[in-house]
Amino acid sequence: MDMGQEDACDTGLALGLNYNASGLSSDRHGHREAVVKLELSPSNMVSLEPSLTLGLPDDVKKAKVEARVARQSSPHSTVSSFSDGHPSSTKKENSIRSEEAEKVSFRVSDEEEEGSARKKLRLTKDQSALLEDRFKEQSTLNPKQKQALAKQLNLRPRQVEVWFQNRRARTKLKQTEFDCEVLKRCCETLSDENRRLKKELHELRALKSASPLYMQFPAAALTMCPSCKKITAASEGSKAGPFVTAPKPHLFMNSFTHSAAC
DNA sequence: CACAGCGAATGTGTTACTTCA
DNA sequence: GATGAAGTAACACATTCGCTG
Repeated sequence: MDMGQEDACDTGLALGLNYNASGLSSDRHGHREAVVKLELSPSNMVSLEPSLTLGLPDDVKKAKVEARVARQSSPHSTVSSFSDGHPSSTKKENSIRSEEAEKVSFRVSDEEEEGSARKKLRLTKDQSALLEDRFKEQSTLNPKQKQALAKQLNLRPRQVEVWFQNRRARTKLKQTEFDCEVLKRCCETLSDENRRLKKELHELRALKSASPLYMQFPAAALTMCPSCKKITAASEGSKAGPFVTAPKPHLFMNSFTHSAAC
């Protein structure tokens, strides 16, 4: 089960678009996060929850900090320097690690090593399950945790690291797709609302031109009941009763019920 | 057998931090 | 002590490619 999606479902999405200046935010390590929030009035969003945020959850950030701290505390420890087919590592180192990995990994292809041939490891169900469990707990690992988990799984730390990286990427992708759907629905809702308001405006203009009496009240003095769409003179409402001039019955029917404005 | 999708692995770019001259 | 270059580690992101249904 995808954690990001779970979060979104559990906490509810606050609809609100809050895009910072650059569209990106950085954590203390300079890693960028897209932050997208969309804010809508509650009346628009009956079925949609408000607050969409694309970004790392706090526990991830915490884990990142911990990992950084751990590395800082021992920048050249055996753990951190162990790592793992890193891009900055030399190819020689990588090939050595690959050879070591061949011994460690319990599922090694039987085919002839072609030098550049990439071995394809398929994680077992147990391995995947354990990795998933750990990912649910925290989506990033510090070097010690990575090392321990790799040992537990009989994998190379690099493989654990890669798995977590790919897992984070998949989570983010799913979350992005989910957010996209929410935003689409949000857009549709707003479009509907916009159409409705335009229509209402059109009707009110028609009403205004058709009925001079309507002009007796300044616009600010008129309020409309949101439920029955009836327009009243708000300040005088209780005394003078509803102000009704309506060639459009659907707008002004039932003038003594519903909201306080009526 | 071809093919699409999945996912493990790799490559690249960026940032933070440390070391050293 | 301040400073800048070099090295290292971690990450996100894009991509490759082997495997599987």
